Amino acid sequence: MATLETISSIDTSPRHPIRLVANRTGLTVDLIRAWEKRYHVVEPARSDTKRRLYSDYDIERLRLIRIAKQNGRRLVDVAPLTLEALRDVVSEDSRYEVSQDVQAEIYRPSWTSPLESSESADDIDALMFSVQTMDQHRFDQLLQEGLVKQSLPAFLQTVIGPLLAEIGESTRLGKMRIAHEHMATAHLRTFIGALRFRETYTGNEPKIVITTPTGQLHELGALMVAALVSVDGWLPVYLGPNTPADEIAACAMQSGARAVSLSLTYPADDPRIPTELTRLRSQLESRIPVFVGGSAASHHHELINRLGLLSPKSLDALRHSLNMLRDNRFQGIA
Amino acid sequence: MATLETISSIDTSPRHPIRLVANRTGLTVDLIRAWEKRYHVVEPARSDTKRRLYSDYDIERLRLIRIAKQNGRRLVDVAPLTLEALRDVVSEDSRYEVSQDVQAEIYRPSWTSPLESSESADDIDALMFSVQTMDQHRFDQLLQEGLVKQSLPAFLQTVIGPLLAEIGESTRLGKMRIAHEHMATAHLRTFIGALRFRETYTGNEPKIVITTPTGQLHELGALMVAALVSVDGWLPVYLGPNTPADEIAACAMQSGARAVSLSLTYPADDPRIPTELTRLRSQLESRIPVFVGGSAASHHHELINRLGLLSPKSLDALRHSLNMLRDNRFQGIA
DNA sequence: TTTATCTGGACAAAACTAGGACAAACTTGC
DNA sequence: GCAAGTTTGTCCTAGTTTTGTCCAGATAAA
Repeated sequence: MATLETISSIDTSPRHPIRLVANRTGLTVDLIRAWEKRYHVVEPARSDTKRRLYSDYDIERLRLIRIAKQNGRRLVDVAPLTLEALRDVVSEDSRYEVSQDVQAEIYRPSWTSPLESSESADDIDALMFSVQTMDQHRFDQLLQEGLVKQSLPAFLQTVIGPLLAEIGESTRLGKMRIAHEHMATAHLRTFIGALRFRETYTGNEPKIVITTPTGQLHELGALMVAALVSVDGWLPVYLGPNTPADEIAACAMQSGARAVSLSLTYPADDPRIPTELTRLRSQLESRIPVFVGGSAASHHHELINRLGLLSPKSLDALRHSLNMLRDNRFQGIA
Repeated sequence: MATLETISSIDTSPRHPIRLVANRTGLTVDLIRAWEKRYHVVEPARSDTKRRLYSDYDIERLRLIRIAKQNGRRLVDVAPLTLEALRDVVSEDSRYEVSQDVQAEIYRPSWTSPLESSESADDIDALMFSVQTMDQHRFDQLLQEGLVKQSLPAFLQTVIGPLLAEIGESTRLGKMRIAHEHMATAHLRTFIGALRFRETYTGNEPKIVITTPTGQLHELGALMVAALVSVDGWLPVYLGPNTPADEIAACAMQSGARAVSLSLTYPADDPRIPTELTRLRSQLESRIPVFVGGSAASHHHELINRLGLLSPKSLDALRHSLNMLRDNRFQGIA
């Protein structure tokens, strides 16, 4: 029954030395060996001179085990799991790891920045510094490292979200030049855009149209949603920013999408928003839910309710609703 | 069209003494010899008196092997790889990328000649079709395949450029929905944005600020330039679209850029363009050339000449000028 | 003549391996 | 709540492999 294995087509040929594995996973060389000694977490092949040689498969397992550990799992429990089982464990944890602190959270712009663990705060400081010094290389490096340290959803919520908020704030207060903001935004656009291609698609994922309505030029929130939902087995049909309602509806129709997600950030009170949202809702089959998020969504609370649109409180809530919808257990918003 | 060929190829003629190779790669002379002795990392040609003579190709390989080593690779593993394979390895490592596609069979050196125009036309048709059917997967696949078939500069000029033009035209004529255009643009934004990370950086590349001025919201042209110049050993400081002149100047200053490149597309006759260009030129040190390209550049011919800006006729001409500038042989536009 | 490069070999630093020790953090049992 | 046990990250030693540097004597170039 090799079919199941084939789905995760990760290379199992042994070729990477231990140092490279340490670099990629963020673990120390000592630790990788210790794990092998104690729990046979990975049993790498050996070169003719007994050097360990790891495969891509091994690396991915180690990376996931690291994340699982960070989420509080014990090594004994996760060590024997296959890659697929590990993915499940990590993906499940990622739904709770962030939301724990959400209760302690008072009003924050809708899906921007929930958790602020000290470690993430350090990461964000480092990122901000690299922006201010225009050190693009460091910026990318930090983003990659951050992604290694946690699961994608957690990373988006603890690092990218707060980072965006802080960049916006700093620029508004004049602590940072517009040029810095532009550079960071352009980089993040590329980085987040590439995230969803990390996932593997089978071709029968339900589709979701993701965009921002006319007048809303900031696309990073929408792009984050695209990356996020691809983790949960959706295929995002991403349209970029500033899409007219008619087009959104037509696209949803043509692609056979099961849902639509819009992001509202700036300007918060654009007069076109009510028109566009109304238009969209009326042109779209009623069985297709429309999610509205972003920091400016709260400005249109009334309207959203009246039209029967859905406005999840957080990225987590959105994921939850979409999971329900995907599994045909959707009743309305959580 | 052989012009493109000449610029993008890597010279394999042996001519550089070992000292120069050491300087360019950052390796010591002894080390280069030791590598040759032990692993035949490079087997340079010899002069009639047995002096080693290295080609540009050799130098590039050594440079990449040095980086691969830094990433934790063992010399035994990387020594026998071709330049292309090395590029893949290095770019994979530096991005911690999980390689999804195993198409390593079809090696093509990056200086392969561009495709016959008929073949590119077929590619573009296929791409257009995938856009119209909203088949994102196929779209990405075709882009990826197109890139394998030719060098990056050739790909940008024979596929991406014409594709953008055709998408714009089709939308304008109503043959295609705005939603289709949006989807394609969003995808291309991610795709082209990621291209420049295929290149590897040593940290001493000259920098070039790339953006579009205030009012110019289309960024794909600028992004293509960023990907293009990174091939030739420049480090693009990419600021995204719509950057005020003051900010461009400040950014060039802070980053110590050697050049600035602007892209003008739409609207072609925006009244802010003259103001912005004038402002930029006056705030920027005169030793920093400003290149202006894009389909709308010709509308401002007068102005560009008056301000002493440079407007290369093609992407090739831009590359040529930048190569000159990089090697301190710059006299003006070709 | 002086400087740069060549070959071949020697040597030392760095990295890896195996096995074990140790302390901090966490569990379990009382 | 405390003591005893377990888990886990880090460090140490000693032996091996890999890798970087240096040297000596010879030859070529400046």
